[in-house]
Amino acid sequence: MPNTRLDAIDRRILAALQRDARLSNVQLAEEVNLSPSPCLRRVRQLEAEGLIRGYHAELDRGGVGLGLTVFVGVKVERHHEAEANAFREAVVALPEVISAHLVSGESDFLLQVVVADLAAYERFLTGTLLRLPGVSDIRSNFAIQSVKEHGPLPLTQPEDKGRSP
Amino acid sequence: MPNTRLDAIDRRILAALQRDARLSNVQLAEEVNLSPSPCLRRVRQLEAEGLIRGYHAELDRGGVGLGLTVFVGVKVERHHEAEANAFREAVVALPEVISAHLVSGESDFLLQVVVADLAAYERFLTGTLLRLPGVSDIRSNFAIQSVKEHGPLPLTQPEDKGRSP
DNA sequence: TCTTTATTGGCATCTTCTGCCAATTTTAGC
DNA sequence: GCTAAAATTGGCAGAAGATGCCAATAAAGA
Repeated sequence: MPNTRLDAIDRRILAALQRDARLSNVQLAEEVNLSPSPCLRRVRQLEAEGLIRGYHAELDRGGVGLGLTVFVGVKVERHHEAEANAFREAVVALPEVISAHLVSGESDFLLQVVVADLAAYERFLTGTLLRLPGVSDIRSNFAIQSVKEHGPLPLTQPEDKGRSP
Repeated sequence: MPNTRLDAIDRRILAALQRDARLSNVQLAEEVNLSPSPCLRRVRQLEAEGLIRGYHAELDRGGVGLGLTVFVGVKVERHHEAEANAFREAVVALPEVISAHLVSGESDFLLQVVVADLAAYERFLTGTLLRLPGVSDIRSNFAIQSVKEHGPLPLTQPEDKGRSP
């Protein structure tokens, strides 16, 4: 039930939690100009509605030994719808794949793969990815530099509603 | 100073916070088999070391009116190093671009762009992206379906150290 | 304008956070 | 294997935050 349309306060709550998910409810309430009670109620509602899907720590990839990010374009043999489904399910289960989308264009799927180094990627590619059902072509694009990561979703202007004294 | 190597407990802390950044310290401590004090100290240290880069709420894109995700491959005119830098900086400032990487392969940069719909993308493309410095070629791949999103980074086995009774 | 409904703010209680210290465990050297 | 030094842990106490409830306020509708 995607009912409620968001008001300015909801948007500011979402923006704040997107920036820092560990804000205390008191801080958050202050930031959106509300007292703690209704603020918490709104957060709970946003969670219940599914607008907030979760809260996650962002880790330093290099720091946890995952120095190599690869964007992988995959073509699957169409014609067999079943195989595309099998591919999807297989991909979801692979821990090295942190995101996967069905896309238009050259490739059918675009995966973001995270591994320790080139050797690990080679193992992943030949040992896992190439063996998935229906895979017909793979194009690997290595991330050389990260220009922007984890950018916040651009919520439409959580503009402060002016208030006259 | 990227000094400390992570032990099993640190990895479990990271894994837990990656899954749910709003765990209370008490819950987290319980999950990693530690009392709250040392647990909190480890979290603080991981933050200070930069291993934890932040905590973010994951929002439902459709729910906040951002129904279209596009992966955009961009070629920039090499030769002019300065222009590549200008492009990088411009891209960081664009709210529609939630991630950007310098990559090997066909394109020079791979951007992930989030907008409301096709009309908004058209505006973004012609009004913004095509006008950036040094851009020579753009390839847009539209996300048709999200197979996997926000997958956790695969931390090396936070395996429970067996304990005999 | 008068109802009816939804939302807010404050309060009381319970839980959690967080700094400090002694006790325990781990590490290093011999 | 044993001792000394260093690091880590667990518990405690005061401070801060979370959360359910209710009356008051604001918004919507008739």
